[in-house]
Amino acid sequence: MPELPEVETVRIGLEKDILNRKITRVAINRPDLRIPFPDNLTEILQDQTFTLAGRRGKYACLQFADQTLVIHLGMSGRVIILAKDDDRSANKHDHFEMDFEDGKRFILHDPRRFGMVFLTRTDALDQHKAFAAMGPEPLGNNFDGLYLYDKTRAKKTSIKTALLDQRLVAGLGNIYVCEALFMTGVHPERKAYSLSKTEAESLCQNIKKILLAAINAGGSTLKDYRKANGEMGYFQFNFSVYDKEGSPCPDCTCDINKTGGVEKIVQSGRSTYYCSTKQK
DNA sequence: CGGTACTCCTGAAGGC
DNA sequence: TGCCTTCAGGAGTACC
Repeated sequence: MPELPEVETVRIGLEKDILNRKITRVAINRPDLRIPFPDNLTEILQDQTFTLAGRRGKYACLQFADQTLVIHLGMSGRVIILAKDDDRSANKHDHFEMDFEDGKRFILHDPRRFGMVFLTRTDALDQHKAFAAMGPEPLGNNFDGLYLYDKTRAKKTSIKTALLDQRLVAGLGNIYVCEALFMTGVHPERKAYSLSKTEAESLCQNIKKILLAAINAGGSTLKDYRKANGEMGYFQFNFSVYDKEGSPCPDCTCDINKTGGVEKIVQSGRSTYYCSTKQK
């Protein structure tokens, strides 16, 4: 579920709802997700206060004292914030909870348990193995057409697979890679090194555009997320090709009666959706 | 080193 | 209805 826009929306929600309030209770309901919860996490967090909510790639980073609590949502992770008087019956996939002094409750809910939670000293965050080799933020100034062009010169893998590699650029997942390639008119099976300078520039701009649009869509959902059972991570974002096999693709000249609409293939074990008329 | 296949886990959806 | 198979938005590891 969560790619960069989803995690960014979660970050914004955490910033608004749990910063600068003392943690009054912590519950760890099972020993591990993808990896074990940190030793003594309950004791470490008790009575602490988060002072900054950051994000790096698909990781949300909550600073307290001289440490950072890092949360990755995996495929099925969700953050739920309950208001003081919200009710929620016990759920077997609520693995990690924190209560705050104003009565709010943070819940990490993750049925597939591909998510992870770890701690690191804040001043050593960038050296942590999750981040040490991570590529630039796609919305930052270090990610531009020239960077993408340079980095793909020696890549023999497909452009689709290359963009999913977090070492090339951080935070992109299957959905937004499919959408960005469609928007740019680049076929997902093209070798990464075959991108022209112009295509790299265009692809880079479209990645930024689509991520910002998705964050904005998440943001508008966020405004009333409390009504929706307090869950963050749902997005009303209109995909052009993702999960649209057989549908007509928007703003395309192709004739669906001839092409059969959006096509689906598998690359590196992941589904890719595209239009072979628009994407060359 | 680069690239691919496999793996963790549960739940939803579709076929029969 | 129910049983079975397939697939899912991630990413670390093993192996060529």
